[in-house]
Amino acid sequence: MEEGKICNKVGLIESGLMKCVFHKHGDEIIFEFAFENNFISDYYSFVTDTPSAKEIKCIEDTTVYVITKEKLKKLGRSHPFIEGISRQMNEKLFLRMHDRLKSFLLDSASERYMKLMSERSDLVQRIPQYLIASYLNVKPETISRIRKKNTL
Amino acid sequence: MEEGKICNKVGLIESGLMKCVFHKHGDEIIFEFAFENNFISDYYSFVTDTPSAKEIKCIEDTTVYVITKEKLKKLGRSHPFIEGISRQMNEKLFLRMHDRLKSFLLDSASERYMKLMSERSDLVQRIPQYLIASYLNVKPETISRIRKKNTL
DNA sequence: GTAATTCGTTGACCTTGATCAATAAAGACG
DNA sequence: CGTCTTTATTGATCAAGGTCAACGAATTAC
Repeated sequence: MEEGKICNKVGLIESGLMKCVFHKHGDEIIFEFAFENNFISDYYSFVTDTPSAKEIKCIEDTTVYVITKEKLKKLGRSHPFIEGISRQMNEKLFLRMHDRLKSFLLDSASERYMKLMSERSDLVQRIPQYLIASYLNVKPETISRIRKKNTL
Repeated sequence: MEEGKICNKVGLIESGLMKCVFHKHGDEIIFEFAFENNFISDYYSFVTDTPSAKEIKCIEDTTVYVITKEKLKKLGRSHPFIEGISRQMNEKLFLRMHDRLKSFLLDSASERYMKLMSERSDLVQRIPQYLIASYLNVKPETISRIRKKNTL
């Protein structure tokens, strides 16, 4: 998935790890991570049919099954349970975005990091710190300092 | 709607203006505003059946039609179009939250304010500045200074 | 093995926006 | 009208986190 194109696909990750990023000046800002058994897409572009502001890339070697919007719709007609899955997916997406927004509204950098550590330690284990930093919208140096403070 | 209770209602605002807020220390942090023809709820609590972290209050005198989750479900069974409305509502909610999150990830305080001015000038007209400030997650003094800079 | 990347840590300094306090404006109400 | 209250502005100072640069540690390349 490239920036500027309309996203008309959804991927289901079989194995590996992907990131979905914005660009700001030259840098990548992580919008989200996705790994095994997660769906990946620019759902915003998918829904609105507007050009994507994001890019989707692999962090590890990854196997993804991709389906287009059209095919998904067709499939939905013959297999109604697909509808349910997609509604569920939306809901999960909503909840995750909500938590993230809430954390930006209410928490400091170090609180955000601590919460991520406790709630998504799987991610923190697996992903380099500078990407975690980007996800929390802070600089790698800041994460480093937070870690230092909290182990002394 | 009070903090700590499970939100099992949705309101449709006929007239007036409401706010949905988090609490941080003693202060209110605006999660969202809603006015005429908008739905208002703590959709997070509604979906997850967990106690709400938010409170919903009036800013102006307001008339709201409220329906419970149960009644809504029943109604959904007899009037299938209700399902469609609710899906549409979710989608709108998702898009708005996405834009807001994106703005926190990519924009400075003053960029957030400028965008709000241009994209939701209706709100900015109608709502006192200190509430706008809270919505943008900055202090009223900061808004004041942004305004000053941009009119000189 | 050593060189070359890449990622993480540390320090010195800078910028953005917060905090605190004092006015000034604008509404509400007798 | 003047008083009381709420909101907005301004200035002085502070703190969180960013920036830049140096250095280490770990990984890969040769």
